[in-house]
Amino acid sequence: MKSLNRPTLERLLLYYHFIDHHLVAEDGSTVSSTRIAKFMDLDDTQVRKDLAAIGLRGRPRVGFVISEVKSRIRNILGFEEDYRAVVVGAGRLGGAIASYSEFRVYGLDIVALFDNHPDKIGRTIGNHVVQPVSQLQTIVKQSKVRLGVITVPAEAAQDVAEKLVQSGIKALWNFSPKNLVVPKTVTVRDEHLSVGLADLLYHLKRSD
Amino acid sequence: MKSLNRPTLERLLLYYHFIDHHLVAEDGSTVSSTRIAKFMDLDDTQVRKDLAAIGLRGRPRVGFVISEVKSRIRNILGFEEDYRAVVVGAGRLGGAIASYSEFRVYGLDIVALFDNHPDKIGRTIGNHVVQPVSQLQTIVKQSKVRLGVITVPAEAAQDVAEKLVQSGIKALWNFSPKNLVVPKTVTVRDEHLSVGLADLLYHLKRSD
DNA sequence: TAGATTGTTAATCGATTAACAATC
DNA sequence: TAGATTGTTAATCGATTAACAATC
Repeated sequence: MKSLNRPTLERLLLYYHFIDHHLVAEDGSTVSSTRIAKFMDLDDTQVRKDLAAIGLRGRPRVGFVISEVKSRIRNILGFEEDYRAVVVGAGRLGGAIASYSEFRVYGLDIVALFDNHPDKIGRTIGNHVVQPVSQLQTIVKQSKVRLGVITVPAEAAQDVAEKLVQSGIKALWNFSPKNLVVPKTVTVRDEHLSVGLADLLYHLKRSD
Repeated sequence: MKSLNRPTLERLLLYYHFIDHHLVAEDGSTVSSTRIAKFMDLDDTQVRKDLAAIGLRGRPRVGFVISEVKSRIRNILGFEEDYRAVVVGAGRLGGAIASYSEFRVYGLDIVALFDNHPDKIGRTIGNHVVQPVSQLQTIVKQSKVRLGVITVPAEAAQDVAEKLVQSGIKALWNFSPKNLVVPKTVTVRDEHLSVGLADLLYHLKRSD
């Protein structure tokens, strides 16, 4: 199976959400590619191609077994593994992410929340006691943390990224509006909210 | 000028960020498409095409005037207009967005923050006093609010969306993991953090 | 001038859609 | 059986890249 590009990955997740929210997976019940496609406003061939790409086979006149589709997508996207993560930056956004229980569904296990501000250290947010950044490296190594979530202000982001990389972290989820410089072996996902906002404003400007 | 698709829009914003963070716009100084492309890891023709698409002309041997590029992108993306917005849902995420001053740069003016929980109403978050959702329609109409940001839990999202649409709002920025059903005249941008997370986990799973 | 960089046309590439025989 | 739905091949479409003459 060749590696999936981002659009395919995105679509797979959206299929999963559709199935999870709108369909019942019991008793070998099925769903057709046409139905998924219609809900998603996609071509049905697209859906079949995506499902074929992750090794799923449907049956003519019947469609795809819902439970198989669900578990295969979970498996491909890696939801069944356990991913330990730390959140650095205990502001509102960091707090929101650290206490967002929905992410558990995807296998995310946030083991610690860090900040450097004396007012924040020791406070409890969600289930986490905020710890000083000086503890970061120890905890990351100890708990074999693989993912670092960066929710500090832009000016602190690069420094935090370097600390995380030095501790052996392999992936960064970056919420700061800053381009991080890291070794090629580290995967970075930039979550620039401004992209979404710009998109919205562009359409708004033209919709009047 | 034909309307720009999302990738073009995204790239324009990233060019803007690059220029804004790394270059000086004074004295008619210039930047070449090659330089932008290199930083972005793109083809230089791509950059020239994007800039041409928004009416910018460069000069051979010289490049593009930085200040022109900046102001033209701001103009195209609509950053120079004023977009009044309300945030519904005063949890950690809603609070983060309502108090995130960076968005002002894009022309976003958050005029009110709503919640329905008695504990939250009346509290101050950022510069906003949390108001009850019952006030929503009045304030939206009064202040000619055009954008609604939804940061309530999934089960409340559709209801909030409907209230916003009824008040005359034209665009929704949806942070809840819920598919909103709204009239076609309303632009919806879904900010599903799970897409970013899934992408990251997919790569993490395969990087060991 | 020489050469860096543009703007544009043509070629390539990949992703999406259409067509349709196979199947249950 | 008839017909809905699949899987796959071929056609289309659009976006990206290459090539290169024009230009300052």
